Amino acid sequence: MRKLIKVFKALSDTNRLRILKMLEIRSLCVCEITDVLQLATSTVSKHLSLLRDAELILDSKDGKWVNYTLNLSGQNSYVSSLLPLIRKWLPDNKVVLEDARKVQNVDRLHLCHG
Amino acid sequence: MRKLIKVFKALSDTNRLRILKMLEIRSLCVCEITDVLQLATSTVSKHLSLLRDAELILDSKDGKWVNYTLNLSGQNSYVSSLLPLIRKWLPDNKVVLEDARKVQNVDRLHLCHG
DNA sequence: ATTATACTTCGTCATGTAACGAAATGTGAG
DNA sequence: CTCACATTTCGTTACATGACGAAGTATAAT
Repeated sequence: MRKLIKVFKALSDTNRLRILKMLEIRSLCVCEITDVLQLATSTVSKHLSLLRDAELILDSKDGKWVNYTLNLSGQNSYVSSLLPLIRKWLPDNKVVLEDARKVQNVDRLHLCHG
Repeated sequence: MRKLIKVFKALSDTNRLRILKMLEIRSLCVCEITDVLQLATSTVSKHLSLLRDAELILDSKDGKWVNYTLNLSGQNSYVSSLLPLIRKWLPDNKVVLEDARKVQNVDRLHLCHG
């Protein structure tokens, strides 16, 4: 039960849902997500670690960056069932659409070094 | 987005999940649920109003009792997708199984008047 | 009407959560 | 090695949540 509740808790936050919807487009590093959400880096990092704990996302190091992706591995059956639903949901949400637009234009090199 | 988060928040609690799993068996009144969960009546009532707000359950008066049932009406698409998943989940969970056993033996007349 | 029962609402307390900035960690570049 | 940058962890603060008992509301029984 704990494992399931951990997943639902992770999904119970606007910013974390926004992150998941962004990751539907492509994998992103922390600074890119931070730029879109306009939150403190530490706050975004916390959200990501919560999503990772729930096994909704996976992380992988890429030089000094950490890439986050949706966990489509099938390791967690709750996640395997829920991510496809979430992908279908909120297609017309203004915030989600605007985030998607920003994700298209975000470039970690310009972002973080600029 | 708010509506979806309200559903996920409602699902993010052990006692509320237990209530949903109990309601998969049959509709129940507050005193029956209270007896199974062993919580204060006011606490159970609060959980139920949260689940109702999220449209996961429906209530209907029956004399001095209030019956709660799963919302299988299809009014809320999030709920329509999630309730079937939850029904499949936690089939072997000890707490859920024990709750189910109690639900079989609970009788509101003996319970509340006794 | 009065009492009892089922439930809800209110006030309170303890705990959990989201936010931030500062400090710590890890990695690549010079 | 030292510096810059990306990210995480820590400490703090404000607010949300879950628990309870007491008080309030509604309905049935007497």
